Amino acid sequence: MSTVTITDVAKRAGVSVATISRYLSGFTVRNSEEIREVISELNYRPSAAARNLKSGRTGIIAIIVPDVTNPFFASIVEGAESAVGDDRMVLLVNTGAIREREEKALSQLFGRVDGVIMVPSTEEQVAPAFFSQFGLPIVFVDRVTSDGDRFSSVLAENAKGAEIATRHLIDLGHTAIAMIAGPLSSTPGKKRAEGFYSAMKQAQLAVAPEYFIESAFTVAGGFAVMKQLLALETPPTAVFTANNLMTMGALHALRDSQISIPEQISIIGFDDLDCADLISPPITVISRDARLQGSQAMQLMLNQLDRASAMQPEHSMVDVHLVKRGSCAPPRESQKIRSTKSATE
Amino acid sequence: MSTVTITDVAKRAGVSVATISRYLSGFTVRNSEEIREVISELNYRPSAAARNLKSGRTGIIAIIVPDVTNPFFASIVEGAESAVGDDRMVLLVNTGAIREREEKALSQLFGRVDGVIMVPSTEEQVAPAFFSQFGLPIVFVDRVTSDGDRFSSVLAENAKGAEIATRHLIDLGHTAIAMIAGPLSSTPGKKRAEGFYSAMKQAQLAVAPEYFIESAFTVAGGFAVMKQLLALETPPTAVFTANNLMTMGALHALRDSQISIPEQISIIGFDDLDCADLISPPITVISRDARLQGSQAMQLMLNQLDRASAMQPEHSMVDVHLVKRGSCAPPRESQKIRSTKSATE
DNA sequence: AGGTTATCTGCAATCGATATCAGTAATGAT
DNA sequence: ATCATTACTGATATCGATTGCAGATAACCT
Repeated sequence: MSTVTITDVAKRAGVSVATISRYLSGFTVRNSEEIREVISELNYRPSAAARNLKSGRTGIIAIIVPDVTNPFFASIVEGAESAVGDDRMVLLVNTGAIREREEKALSQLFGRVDGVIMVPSTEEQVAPAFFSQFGLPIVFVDRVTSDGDRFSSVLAENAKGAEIATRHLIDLGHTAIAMIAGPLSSTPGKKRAEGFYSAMKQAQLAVAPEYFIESAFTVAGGFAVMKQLLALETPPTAVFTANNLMTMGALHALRDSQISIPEQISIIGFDDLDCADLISPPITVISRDARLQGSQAMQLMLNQLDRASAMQPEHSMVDVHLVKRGSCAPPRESQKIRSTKSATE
Repeated sequence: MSTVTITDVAKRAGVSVATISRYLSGFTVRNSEEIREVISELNYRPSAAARNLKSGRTGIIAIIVPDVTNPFFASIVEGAESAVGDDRMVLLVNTGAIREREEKALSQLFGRVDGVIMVPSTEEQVAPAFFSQFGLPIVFVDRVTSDGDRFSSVLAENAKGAEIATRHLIDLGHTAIAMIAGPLSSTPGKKRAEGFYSAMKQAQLAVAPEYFIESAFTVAGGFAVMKQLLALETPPTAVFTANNLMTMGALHALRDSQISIPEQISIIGFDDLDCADLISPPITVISRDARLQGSQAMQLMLNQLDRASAMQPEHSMVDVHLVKRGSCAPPRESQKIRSTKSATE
């Protein structure tokens, strides 16, 4: 039984509980040697609950993500974990991108944690008022809510990344470029779409409505949209996918339809795939350091916790860069899918 | 300010704290309507710390994994998360497979959580005595410690899986089969090696010492060992890799050395890769349901928590199965790597 | 009406550790 | 020897919610 309390230790050591408490807090006490022995003898461990109650702090920081099995979110978690320090711990909540679980988590978390690092599913997910009343420090990662300015955040250069990706395709000579976009209700979904349109506009290229399709940030979403694009009368010669899962889905669709990359279609994705260079051809992507994003978020959190309580929110950005591999090539007449199709028909 | 206590609510509602407490616990109280209003008006939330102190329960279950960015562990976490229920939460601790962090986590966890689900890095990692004294329910996943029988566990059919994999290669006609093994100090590392040897013995095939190489369960480990195998005078015609990360590493090595699969070498891995069928050729693997493993672990934990305190440990196994894809083929004379090598020399 | 339940209420002790405060012993200064 | 200072120590209130106990009110029965 591990119901040993500080009182038991005090009794056994023949001193008062106050002395034991002081010993535990690092003060010099007279018979510290004996106390140490009694503690290990009884296998005493201070009750975290009691400490929490007195101090008002729990030493736990929560991180809320939509889906840990997405390598990208796993990296954020890992990054946050790595920066948390010695005297705090990380509590993970996986919401499955379900709104009600997100809200429930938040309310259950209150009082159990000192702060919350959150990767919201969508911008409207949780009522903004909720956050204002929350009373605990919050740091947003990768996405913000509507009144996001009032809280610290660590975002990625989403628009810039999408621009770079799109320009890369344009520079190769593509004009029939499609985007498999993520939900425009989420920060990265919106920003990446903006970057895409911006690059197209700069190149004075029009975006046909059927070349911009919004879907969920999932493998299934990417698969469905790519199938849809391939079914068009004139499919695009190049596709930009809005996140890693969608890229996977799109690749599955291409394999399924036996379209060869990059001969028949070029593809570039946002966010790296951990197997990107094992695929034939290796997939060209826009990459960024998700782990860094996580650790920066934790750093911002620790700043808020350790510095003065009333602090200006800080905003941080992580950079993105193009990783050229083998999935993008210039378009050629012979690679137009339509001609291929009519040839086989 | 969210320092609203039950006393504040009581004062404002004109009743005693006991009444508020009873209202919160679902008892019928006279003016429940007014209390409800006061609570939402003051935005009162009961202090978790105080509740923990009284009840001795925290409503938090910890899960300790070596590395969340490994999709396999991420799935376990996700599975556990999905089974935790409405009135408990999951606290994640990522140890990076570092022994001291593992022990520290365990001791810090005491008092903050009601139970621990653990995926130990190695069998010797944490002193067995430590667990016995721990005083909290523990469920081991995928690995056990030396005196593991005393605690509940959810293992996979490791030996069986390895046997199936090896037999698959043997059935195709391979005799020069190598294993890229994981640490024999870990349960899966050991069991999978046993399965490999068992299948080879049944087929009356000898295992040359240079065809069985132990390494870390990492991409780098798989890469290094595969390189080592390729450098042999007579490289194997087929290789069995002990986990997903090693498979990735081995594939990198093969690509790097421009060895074609399965023409020059067959490869089969333990644990699926999420991109296994995007790689050319798709990789044949032994697969199992990691998510299920996680949810079963949680179920065992909940059993221990909700049923009588003194309970027999339960042991559960998840099955494995062969997923045939394209990375294994019969050996042919022309595919011996040695001949290829000498031909190019 | 008087007595008996049934139902609700408030008081106060409690969970385990911390921190304030006053008190004691030892040391030093004069 | 007296007083001031230092260095610990113990008793106790406290954090915020829960709960056993006794008291109060209302409802019910004969």
